[in-house]
Amino acid sequence: MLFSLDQAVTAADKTFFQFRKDIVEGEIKADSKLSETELSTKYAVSRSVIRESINRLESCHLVERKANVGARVVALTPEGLVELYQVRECLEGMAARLAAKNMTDQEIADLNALLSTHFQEVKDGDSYYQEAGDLDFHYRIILGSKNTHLISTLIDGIYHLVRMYRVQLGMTGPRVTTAFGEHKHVVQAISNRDEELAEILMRRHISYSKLNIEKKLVSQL
Amino acid sequence: MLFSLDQAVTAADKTFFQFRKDIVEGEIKADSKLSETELSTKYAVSRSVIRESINRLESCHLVERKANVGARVVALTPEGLVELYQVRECLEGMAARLAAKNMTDQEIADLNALLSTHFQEVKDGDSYYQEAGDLDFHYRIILGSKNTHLISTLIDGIYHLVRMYRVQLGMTGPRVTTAFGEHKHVVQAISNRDEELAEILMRRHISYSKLNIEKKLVSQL
DNA sequence: AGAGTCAGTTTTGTCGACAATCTTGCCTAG
DNA sequence: CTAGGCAAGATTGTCGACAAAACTGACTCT
Repeated sequence: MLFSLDQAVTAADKTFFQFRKDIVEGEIKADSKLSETELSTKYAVSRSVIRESINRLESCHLVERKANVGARVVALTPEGLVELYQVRECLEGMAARLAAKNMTDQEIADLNALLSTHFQEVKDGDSYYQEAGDLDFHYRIILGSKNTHLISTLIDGIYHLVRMYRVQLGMTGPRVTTAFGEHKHVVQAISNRDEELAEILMRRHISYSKLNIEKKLVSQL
Repeated sequence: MLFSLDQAVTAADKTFFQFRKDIVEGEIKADSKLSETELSTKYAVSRSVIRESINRLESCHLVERKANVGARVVALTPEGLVELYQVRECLEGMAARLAAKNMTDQEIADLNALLSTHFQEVKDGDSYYQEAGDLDFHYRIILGSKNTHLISTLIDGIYHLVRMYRVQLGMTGPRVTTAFGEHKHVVQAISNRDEELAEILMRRHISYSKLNIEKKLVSQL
């Protein structure tokens, strides 16, 4: 859905993308109710388009809908985070293993180049790394798995929710440097075509990441 | 979406369920184009309802849609099957592990009872087991994981596609007895709360199952 | 003859109106 | 005073019409 580039973009698509962004980044608050008419004026489209967007967001697990009652944005809870990261650890671990097997040499070279760029940014204290860099790293490995089901489940289904937790809890701090080291080791394993190690390291990386977010989340409640 | 029971059922829901059934069971052929107007007369609802159904089916990976062009039912291919089962093995393996941890004693007792029923059916040569029984077994373990993300990904997202491959390739034969034995061992591991073994046995069971379907599929091409 | 173009047809995308359902707050009965 | 029900208002569900885009096939020009 998202990772195919060559197709037309309808108004519904644009609304959906903006809508999703607004939810992920907290412009529309977590756990708030979504009024179709209200949203249709906000985004200047008809209710049909809004309804379609809400349906798509439901598929992403970003909103929950009840028939004849309405939809609301999901709430961010410790339980939800744990469940999400359990699935993520499993799937991205598999992605790393498949990437070690299926990425082309060129793609691996690009991945290493990306890592060098990030290294420079970390050294320069450019915190931009945290968001875009981390995302890009995971994206490339997910795509490198070459498994379309896996790709779609992660990118269309799980990733935006992960980002929602991260953005809304304001992830920053010393984790950046640690995470970079973990990325480096994963890429090394992939470069060596060591499938098993790539999976283990990726799972560990995500597990650490979970602990970090969990700490923030619990401290906020 | 599917596993919550207490909510109203709209016309769109009913259409979606029937529509999905028709695709999974081959009433609507794999890889065929879907005309919205045609379907709206077939199911006696407006195009809006059909469009919503198609969107939901796209989320299930049962149809693919291109903007301004239309939707078509997915094709059944060996590559698609392999990709699907890779993900399934990973996720259901995790489900078995979580089920060994999270199912209540009562739920485990029910699962054992279910197995006894199946044993009787297998012994009586009742081939009904193949579909409903196998499905029920996997459903209970998935639900037993108590992880809502995992449950929704598997049941709303993957399971119907698995069933589509199975139904349309006409799974029958001696595999039934073997599969029953595998089920028994998985349940034993869950009963013993042996998380690691439960995962391993479930993964192996699914892997065998894949080989069996793959054989059929390749022989048909 | 083949490639490109253009108009007609068909199909999808978007919209606003109407119908069905739920929610809210008042009123009445016990 | 509380519980239940009823009516008014608001929200969601469904529909058919219109707009926009893609496909089809005939026609022209090289």
